[in-house]
Amino acid sequence: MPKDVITQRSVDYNQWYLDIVREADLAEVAEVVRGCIVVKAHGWAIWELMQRALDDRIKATGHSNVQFPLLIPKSFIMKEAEHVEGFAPEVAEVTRAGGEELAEPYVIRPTSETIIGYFYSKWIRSYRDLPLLYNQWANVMRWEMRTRPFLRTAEFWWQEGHTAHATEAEAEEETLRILHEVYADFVEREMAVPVIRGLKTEKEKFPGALRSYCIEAMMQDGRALQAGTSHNLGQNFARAFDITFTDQNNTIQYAWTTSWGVSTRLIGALIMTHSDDEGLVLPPRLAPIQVVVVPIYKNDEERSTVMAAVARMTAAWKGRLRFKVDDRDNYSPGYKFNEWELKGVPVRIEIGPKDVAKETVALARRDIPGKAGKSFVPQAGLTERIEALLEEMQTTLFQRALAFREAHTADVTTYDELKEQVERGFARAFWAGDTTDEKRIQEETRATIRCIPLEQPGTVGRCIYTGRETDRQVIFARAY
RNA sequence: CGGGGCGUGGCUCAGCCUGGUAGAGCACCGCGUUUGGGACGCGGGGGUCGUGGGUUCAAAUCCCUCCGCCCCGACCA
Repeated sequence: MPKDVITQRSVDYNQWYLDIVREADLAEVAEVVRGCIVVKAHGWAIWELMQRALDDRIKATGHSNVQFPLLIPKSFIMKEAEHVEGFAPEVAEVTRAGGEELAEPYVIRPTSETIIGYFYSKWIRSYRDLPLLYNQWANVMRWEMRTRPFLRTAEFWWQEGHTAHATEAEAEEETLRILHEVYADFVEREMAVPVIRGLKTEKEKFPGALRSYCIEAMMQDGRALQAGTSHNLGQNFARAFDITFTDQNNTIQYAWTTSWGVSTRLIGALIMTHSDDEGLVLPPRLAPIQVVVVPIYKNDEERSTVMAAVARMTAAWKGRLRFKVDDRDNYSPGYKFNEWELKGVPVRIEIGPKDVAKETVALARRDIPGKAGKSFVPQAGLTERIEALLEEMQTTLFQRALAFREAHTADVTTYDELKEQVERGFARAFWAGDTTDEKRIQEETRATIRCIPLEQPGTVGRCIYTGRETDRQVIFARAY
């Protein structure tokens, strides 16, 4: 039995999450910098794989990467009314530099719409300059009151896309393209996390946006996690930063802008969707190590026999699988099994003298923990077998998460049912209320409207709160 | 930011109530035996007790400040 290093999910879900982050060596709270974390090697390796898959999609949809300054003049943040209200309380300021008080303080970017808006106004003159399709990979800082590794940290890493368009329709098209082709596609195919695509309500939208779209995922405790957002900013930021262009009719127009982002919070989503009481579980596509080999031997003679077999076996893997041979002498095989399970390596190959003699290996799959997921298979055809298994695991993890979400989602028709359902998962309900109603529900149930799903039933029902007839359904849930 | 809990070797914690100069297990280092689900024996190193101040002959222990962490709220990617 593994040592008791991870709190069981059923005992304390939040403690379980923190235990996974620690034991899988993903990150550590940076106790000398409030609310910040150190992303450790294994955690960052996962993020790099995420970045690559996202960046490919961002480029494939026509965007280029750029890099803007970390610091933003404080006055910039103050220019868009809703934006100020939304972000002013949580920005960190730089007031001194070079040993002197600054004439105007800078803020450390909480997001970059404002400074990017300033430059876009310089760069855009004509409709021929549009669309402008840029993205940046950056760290940002928001002085959050309560932090949790990956889910909410003062400093976090993300990508933020910022585009400008000639028409409202083009901006809307861009906002939705990102939602579907970049975010939902990435999260479902690479992370194996099913999402609900939807529109945010007025209460929940991005400060300064016309409309915010999002993808929402369900964690294993039934709570919702916003996994990505894509905003149609309308002409709000264009007006604040004077982003104008001359159109075909020689008329000056404000541009239509968008912004969209996903962050290292996705690592938290990954953990809370797939992992179990034995440790981290990673979808094969995002596993820094997909296969680990644990050689087993009792003496030097056995060692050389086994290691020779390992070398023959892994020669075929180069360029096909991300693998590691754990040949450390100072740990027992049992120790290694547990360590790689904690770190979420999808496939483990064990090979000892008996296997060499029989031309077999022991193969263990992480999505089925313990002995149940272990089998003895021939060395012949092993590479293909592993590749097929990784594909299968990727699908299994997605299907499992989808089944979980479906089992924890229910249509509710009364307010009492809603209260009960948000304790265990998503509540789907007809909705015709306003922001005031929404706030009241949040106070009473701690649940919020996560989104208005893009996919609607096309039927009519009575609003869960106001009783008015409506054709609009929403998802209520408690959120991270 | 409001309410609650807590900071003692790397980690988990005991000691604090009732002041008298710091311990355990795990981890680490050395040697030997081990190795198919977290091995064992012997020996060894490591802590100005979160920070700053106060009370006292004497503070891990009592009082105050600040910092940080965890839980529950409000806010949020």
